Amino acid sequence: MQAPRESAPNGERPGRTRPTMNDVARTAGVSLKTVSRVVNGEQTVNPELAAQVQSAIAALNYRHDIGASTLRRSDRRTDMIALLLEDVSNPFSSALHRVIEDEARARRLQVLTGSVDEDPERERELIRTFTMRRADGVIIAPVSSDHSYLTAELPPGTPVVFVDRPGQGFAADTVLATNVTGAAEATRHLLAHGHRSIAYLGDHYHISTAQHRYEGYVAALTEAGLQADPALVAHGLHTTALAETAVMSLFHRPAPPTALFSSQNLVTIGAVRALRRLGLHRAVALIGFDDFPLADLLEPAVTVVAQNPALMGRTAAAALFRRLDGHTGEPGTFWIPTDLIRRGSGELPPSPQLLHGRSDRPL
Amino acid sequence: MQAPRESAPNGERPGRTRPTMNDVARTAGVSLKTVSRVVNGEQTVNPELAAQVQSAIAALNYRHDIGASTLRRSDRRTDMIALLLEDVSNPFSSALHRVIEDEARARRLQVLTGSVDEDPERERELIRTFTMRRADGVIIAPVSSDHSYLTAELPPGTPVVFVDRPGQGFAADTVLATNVTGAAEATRHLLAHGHRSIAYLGDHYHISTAQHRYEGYVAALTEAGLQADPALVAHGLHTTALAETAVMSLFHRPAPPTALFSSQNLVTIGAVRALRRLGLHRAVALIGFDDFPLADLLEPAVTVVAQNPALMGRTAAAALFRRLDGHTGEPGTFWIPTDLIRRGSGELPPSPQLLHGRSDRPL
DNA sequence: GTACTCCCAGACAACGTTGTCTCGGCTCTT
DNA sequence: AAGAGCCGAGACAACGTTGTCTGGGAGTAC
Repeated sequence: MQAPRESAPNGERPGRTRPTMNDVARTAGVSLKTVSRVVNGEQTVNPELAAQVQSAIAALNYRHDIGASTLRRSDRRTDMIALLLEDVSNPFSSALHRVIEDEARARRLQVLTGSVDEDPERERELIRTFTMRRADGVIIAPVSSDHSYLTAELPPGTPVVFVDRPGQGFAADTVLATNVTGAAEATRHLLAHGHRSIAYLGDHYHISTAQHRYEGYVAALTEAGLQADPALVAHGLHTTALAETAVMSLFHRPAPPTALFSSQNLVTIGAVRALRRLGLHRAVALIGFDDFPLADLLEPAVTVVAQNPALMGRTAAAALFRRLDGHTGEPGTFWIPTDLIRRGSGELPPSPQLLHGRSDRPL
Repeated sequence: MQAPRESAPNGERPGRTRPTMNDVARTAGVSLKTVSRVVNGEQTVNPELAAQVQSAIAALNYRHDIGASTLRRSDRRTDMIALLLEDVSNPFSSALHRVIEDEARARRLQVLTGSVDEDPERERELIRTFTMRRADGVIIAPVSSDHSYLTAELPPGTPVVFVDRPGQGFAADTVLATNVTGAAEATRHLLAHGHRSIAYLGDHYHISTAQHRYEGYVAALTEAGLQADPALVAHGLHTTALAETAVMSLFHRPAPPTALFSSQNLVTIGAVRALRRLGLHRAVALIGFDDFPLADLLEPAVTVVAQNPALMGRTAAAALFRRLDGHTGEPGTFWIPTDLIRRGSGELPPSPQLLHGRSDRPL
């Protein structure tokens, strides 16, 4: 009474391959093209035929093949966008990722992500891969210092958006945090609390965000009639461990600072660790650039210059989508404001103990 | 109303569309098929011709079209794998993501990710999208309670790996943390420090990991001749805020617990916040399931049952790749051990203050 | 010198889909 | 009643690539 389930479910076809529009057309008794019209939601199909097609689709469990469709379409859209991030597992990157995923989903776009790890070579590799997969557009948190290669690498007209850091040598919409202003505000905040000896702890100087945050720091000091003391400035701290040792050594030399400004997440955390080890976490003021989870639960809670990754991501997505929709105006820069969140560590006054020149082992 | 805005600026072919193998063939003076052979690294091409092809590729800046290639190849591989995660921006998920990205990169596979957000409907949608894009295989951190739909949704033979939680109704390799054992170990640890009144704080009970961790908790209590007190058990805490209020109310009733076991990250953090607000963070012992960044910098530092997302990810990737390589053995389950990390909060003794029945407002 | 083998390169078709064109039938108009 | 206009549906080709097959030249053995 029942047909055997195992032997070649539908007639002639060898059952191994998945059904195509042709199979659907045959089952529904219509032409291939009519199936295509139904699948693409064209309104010019007789409802009765459309219903036949729909039930054939259901019966055969047909799935549209986006790859084949893309190949044939005249606009060649893949409905995939590429997203190059520093590292998908780092909180800032993954916050961006999530927001962009959500925006993309609303437009039925798939996001292709890749981690770049501060390696310009990897940035180029990923761009190449994504080009071979014909991504419709690209959002890049750049690490390379020269993006002129994009001109050759991307098909002309491919929308590009830089986020977090500016690209160089390639004109594109750019979404940036107000790094200079935010860093200056943090430094001014420390100055306002009486600090005159403020250390700067930063990532590699060649990273533009680090550079801009340093600029803000210097600018605020200059406003106050001070100069950046080279002994209190450390660049190149790209891991927690490096930051930690840098801070340790700051306090093992004469005239240690009374406050720290750190230009990045990992650095801030390294600074916290070091201050803990030194027993100075309630004595030395600290402001970090970029917020991080649990900053409010540390003791003292860490004052930060918070970025707004959600807004950055939404803005970047919007800029990309506008281009995908045909906008061809001049590329612009979108500044996303930062926000100084006072939590305690940035409001500590200068420690008398440190001010009175106890230069040797403070522990 | 308005005339077409742009009259196609390029009348002739070259310029707008990107070069194809045909263009390369013409430039190099060889056949299309020879270009294909060179691009695919086949060794049967005369080196001289191959060199001509290579320089034509360079001259035209040719990029292989992976989509077209996939369509034509007999194995139909897209070299893309799908990864369904709870939320790409959550630390556990993004740690998995990163590891799997790295493993995939080594095999030149692209990872397609999507966030599921505890929504079974979204899980199905994503599976459907990834199928339409012909992903070669799928790694799923499942939320749905019934995966029998995968049988119809995925082409037969598509490798699937479940990670973090088991799938149901679909046989596939599965990578799980030792949830029961880990939770039991944590509970035993609290018992060993003298606690007899240990609260359980968990996510929705329908989530299998939550369920297993609860089982472990109950099992350890039973071993010690105790019973889980329903008044000390809270399920359904899926946000930090919910966890926080649950803990607050625990301590605003008679006979509060002297220790807390929380079954998940966000819950642990909510518990920390609540204990802080109550001023009980040095009085009530706490162990959380799943490690989180900065747990060691809180005061007291938080004892956790650490999972090993890196190993889980690598194991899942390896299982998937083995199937992609043709392995067809019975699906297996891979258990990834957890690790109790003693940091302080889990080693606090029962607080005499709480033991002596100060049942009213403890603040 | 012939016959056989081997191997490289090209011709051709096909993957699953959509753009274009055509055709037949219907409606509308006078 | 007949021509114009419209519209829905099918035939066909093509997107960029690779699998298969064929042809011809070089190499080898007799």
